[in-house]
Amino acid sequence: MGSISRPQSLIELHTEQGPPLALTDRAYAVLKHHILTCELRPGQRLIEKDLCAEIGISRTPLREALNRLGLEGLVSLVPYRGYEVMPVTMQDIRDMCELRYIVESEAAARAAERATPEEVDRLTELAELRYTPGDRKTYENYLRANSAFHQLLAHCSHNARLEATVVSLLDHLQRPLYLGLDLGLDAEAATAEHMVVLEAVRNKDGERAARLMREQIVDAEQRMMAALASEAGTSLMQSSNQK
Amino acid sequence: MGSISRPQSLIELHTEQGPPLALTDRAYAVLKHHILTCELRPGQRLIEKDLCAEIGISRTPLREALNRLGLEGLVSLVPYRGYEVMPVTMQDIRDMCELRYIVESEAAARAAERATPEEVDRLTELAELRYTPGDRKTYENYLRANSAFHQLLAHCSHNARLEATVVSLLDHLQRPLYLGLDLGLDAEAATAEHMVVLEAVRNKDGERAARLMREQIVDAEQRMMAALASEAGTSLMQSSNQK
DNA sequence: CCACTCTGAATTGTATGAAATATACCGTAC
DNA sequence: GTACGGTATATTTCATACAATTCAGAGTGG
Repeated sequence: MGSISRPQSLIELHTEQGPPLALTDRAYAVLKHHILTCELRPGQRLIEKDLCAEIGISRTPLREALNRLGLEGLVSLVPYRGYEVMPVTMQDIRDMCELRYIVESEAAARAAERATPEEVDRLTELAELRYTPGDRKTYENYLRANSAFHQLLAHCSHNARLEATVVSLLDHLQRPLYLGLDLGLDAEAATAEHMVVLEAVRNKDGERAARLMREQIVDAEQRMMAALASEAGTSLMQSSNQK
Repeated sequence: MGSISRPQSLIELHTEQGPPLALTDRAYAVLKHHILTCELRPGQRLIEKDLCAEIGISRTPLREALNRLGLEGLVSLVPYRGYEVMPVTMQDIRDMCELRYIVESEAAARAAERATPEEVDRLTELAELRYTPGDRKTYENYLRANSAFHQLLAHCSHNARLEATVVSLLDHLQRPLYLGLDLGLDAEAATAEHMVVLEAVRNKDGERAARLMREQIVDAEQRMMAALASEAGTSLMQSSNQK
């Protein structure tokens, strides 16, 4: 089965081994990963020639990848002027959090009603998070594991569109988290939050799963906004244009 | 302000006059319009060379447009095998309706809380629909006008992400409607539905706007599913591969 | 009669060069 | 000193040539 062109989540991008057969796909995967992890910083100008050299491909497949990313809202693309990594604005983060509040809680409710026993088992495996404060490596593992849990939960809604919406949101929301932004992360608390939602799913209590999810997302949003507010002024949100 | 690369709704595609400066944008607009209106039928194979001749451009910008459409889920793209207009499946329609139920009702609630007086005026202008049964031309006008109202309502949520999600859904849901599918359309009933939602928005009653929206969407979904069920077997959903 | 391989045509994937456009810089006039 | 205009450069955009892959069908052997 050939690899179809669809958005790939950060999780998938990281799991994936062999180079996809089409160079466009590889360029898309590499760039998306770099953008979501802020290795390519928000606001950074992107030059075709440089990226080609870096990835080791020619301009045609690179441009096709950039077009996909443009449609996805990860790079801004102005004809005849060039590309830049889409800046992260406060307003956009607020919008994403509000949308997440709406769709992820409803996804949790559907998941509670529709998840198969196998899916519940898999959720249980992913629920536990570990994190050693101060260690960058485990921090990134934490972020990935947390996303993986929420993605699988969305998948359990058995609604592909709903899942895609949630996955896209989670991906985009990774960027502020990778910006050095240390909100007081607590692996045990996060694990506990996963556990109570999971319990509601096990009991097929959609109402409760949705309510818990809403509480947790409001919580997460407030922590993020607080951290951002304290960082305001420091040019985290939008780098100037250094290479 | 240069035209940025972002998804364009069917409404915009139709309103737009002058050819966009970038050929990629033009190809994207033309193809998307043809796909959403089912002038390019679901399942139809797409050949680069033919499309180039038809649009009058070369393969490079065309391929960039096809990549965007692939990411958007409007064409399926398998490396070295080609493109085809994404088929419309029952499951996908169900998923989209469910997601619409979730996001559009919440968008209506936010719109009730946040719409400006000017926006309410504009909504009022768009609320009324006209439709002469049996006339294809007015049928398509009806579809566009109805989408325009729902899009503006989503816009009034003042949440760009939420709006984008709704717009994308409305666009994708145009396809089954253009497939000849005549659900018992009633312009007066639809106008009445718009009016009651609009009244809730005027009164800033978010709860009520959301509830009305949910009722109307469930209604619309049932009408659509019924019409589809009666058409089942006739190859509406997925054309064979005639040009 | 079936299965298999090989060959050719059709189609997509990739690279590269030429044209179009925007931006920055410098000089000049006021 | 400032504003304006022109030129040079950098960058994107587009078209085309070439390479890689798939698919269909003929031919061959079992």
